Amino acid sequence: MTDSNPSSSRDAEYLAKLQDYYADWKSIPSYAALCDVFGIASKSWVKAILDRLEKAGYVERTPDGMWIPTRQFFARPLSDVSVPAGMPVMVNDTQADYFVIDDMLVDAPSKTTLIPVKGDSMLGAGIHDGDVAVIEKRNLANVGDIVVAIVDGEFTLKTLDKERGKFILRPENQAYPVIRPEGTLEIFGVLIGLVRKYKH
Amino acid sequence: MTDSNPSSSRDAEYLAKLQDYYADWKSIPSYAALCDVFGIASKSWVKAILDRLEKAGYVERTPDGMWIPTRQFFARPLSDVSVPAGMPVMVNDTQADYFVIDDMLVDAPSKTTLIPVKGDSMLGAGIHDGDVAVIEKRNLANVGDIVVAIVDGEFTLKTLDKERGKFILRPENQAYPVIRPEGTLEIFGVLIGLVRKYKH
DNA sequence: TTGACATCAGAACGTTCGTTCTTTAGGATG
DNA sequence: CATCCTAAAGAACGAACGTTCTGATGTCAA
Repeated sequence: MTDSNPSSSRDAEYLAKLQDYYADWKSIPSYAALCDVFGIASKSWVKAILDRLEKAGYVERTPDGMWIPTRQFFARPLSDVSVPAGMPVMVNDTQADYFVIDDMLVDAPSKTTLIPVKGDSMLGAGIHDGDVAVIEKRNLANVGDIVVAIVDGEFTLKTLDKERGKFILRPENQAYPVIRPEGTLEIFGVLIGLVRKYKH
Repeated sequence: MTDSNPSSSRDAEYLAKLQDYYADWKSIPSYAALCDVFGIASKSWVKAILDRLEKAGYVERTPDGMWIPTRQFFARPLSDVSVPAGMPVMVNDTQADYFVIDDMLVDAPSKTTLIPVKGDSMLGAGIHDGDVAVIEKRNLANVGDIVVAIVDGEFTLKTLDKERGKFILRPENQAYPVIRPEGTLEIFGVLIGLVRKYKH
């Protein structure tokens, strides 16, 4: 077999069935259950198929040996996109499954929270009023990070900076003053993502 | 406690650990492996926890008995405490709502695609190089919409405008020229959302 | 002080799982 | 017409798995 062949011969069919099953159940079941899914009767052949799909990059395994889909598993053929030839940026790995955006932005779900942005003091960083900030909660940050800090018991989103050995909070808009906290600066979390919704 | 209580006492902790594990591996492993994840030593107690999380609506089971996450599993808190960028606002008691980012941004999954933004021609609209544009595919748009248009076989993201009865594409950056297409203007889709990821 | 309850640990057990090996059927090749 | 290759079937086996029971704590209220 040609090693890097994405899906030779009948495997494409099995991949499609697996994708459909996954869309329903968000998991890859046991070999025995996959026999039903694939419409075959032999576990060993199911394993052979999965091994080939792994080689082709559609699935992989956890350390526990459980099968999980890769990013490529969710990639859609762009045949349904009617576009002329010669596009600069490919639309290749777009529109994965239903949870990709969350996936993309969130590393540690339990520490992540969403906070709507009010005001325009971070306009220079492309953060607008009404945007939603994706915040990872932790109390340490580096200079240059955009952080949610607690100043006088109030939340505020600013760039963390250092001035003469002391931490300061810098807005990205000249109309606003730099905040120089007295005493300690309490950091609620760090900006790890931004989401904006356009209304129509 | 009260049966419909989303996560009583310590179960919230276990849910958090499970969410973090799932973010890494996209699967819920066996009870034995979950012992490590939860930091406990008893499979039976793991099962008890999962049973409670099922009752609370965070996980469910396939017909094969495999645990899978529900929609609620992916939801994250959206604070109603807006982060002020400008005048700080007091932190009242934070009654958090729950949100899935994809749900928020995507109305029609089959018509929606994600396209990375290249260049800074839309900087004035707060759209930076490297941002990901959420595009709803359709070939009609209104004046004022930000659209992905196909000009000379290339994708380009610009504001749709009208000038002397003809459609034009306006960049949001004075360093770039207005595009005045000859003949028809082909629209690929309309910008309905924007996603940005900050690297650390 | 007692008992209820929540939180876990540990063992026992039958079932299922993944893996490997052997065998079979049919089409292609030569 | 022999033989290779692909596409499976099927059996065999130890390890892993889910489930259920029984106990051991610790906490709190009565």
